[in-house]
Amino acid sequence: MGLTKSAIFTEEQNHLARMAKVLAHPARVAILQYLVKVNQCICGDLVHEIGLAQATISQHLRELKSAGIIKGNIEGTSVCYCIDAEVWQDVQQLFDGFFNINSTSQSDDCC
Amino acid sequence: MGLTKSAIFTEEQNHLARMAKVLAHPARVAILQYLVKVNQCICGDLVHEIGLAQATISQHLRELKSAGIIKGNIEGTSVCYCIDAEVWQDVQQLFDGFFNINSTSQSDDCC
DNA sequence: ATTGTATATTGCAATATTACGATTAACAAA
DNA sequence: TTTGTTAATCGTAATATTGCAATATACAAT
Repeated sequence: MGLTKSAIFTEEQNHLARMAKVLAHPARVAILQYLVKVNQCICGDLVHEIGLAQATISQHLRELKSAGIIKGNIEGTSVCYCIDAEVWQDVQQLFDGFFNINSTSQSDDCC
Repeated sequence: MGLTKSAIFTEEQNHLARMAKVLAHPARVAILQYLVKVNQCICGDLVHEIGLAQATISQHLRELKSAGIIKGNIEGTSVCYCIDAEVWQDVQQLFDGFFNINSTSQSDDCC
């Protein structure tokens, strides 16, 4: 096999897993942190900043874009990337909701 | 290639990515949600609840355990699993910190 | 000792991810 | 038009993940 059985899970579970997967690589975390810091940048900046090949950075940018968490505007010969603030907040709330489904008794002990 | 270059990233970036990877599968999300709800359970419960093979659930449990987010106590012939509340809170704060590194001007527009 | 229950591990096939060189495409400037 | 810059895409190799049947391990009960 080797193919996730999405059908047996809820929409919420699949969505959270999808967004977590976007954050599941340090390069994508680094890209997002840099974008938050500088507000906007082009692919070449990230190649410099992070130290991976241009093709690799471009691939990570595509994944971030396909998840909707960043946007890219064509600006002459370069592409200007920035965070999609609305999606960012949605994802933030998604994780926040997940971590705050505290059970009545938050016991630490098994059995 | 095909191997993440962890050395060029910060500890924080690697750690966040590692924790995100744990949440990057709906089965593991489902296991954690179930554990939070019922406080503790055994592997067989999850096989029933989720609908994946026993070997597959066991594998996901091992990943969750190796990340430290759950604990397993041997209880006779079965193993009782529960959330590690301390690690859970650490991970919660890790994500919270990541999503709250708001830049001064949270502009939505590129260039 | 044998049987049953519960879980971990092994081995394997299918698929996905990561990384990068090489190439392509789009545009700007000379 | 030619040259340079920027970024996307293609192709490929190395590695990782997912899922499960089969097997192994551990213990409880008969």
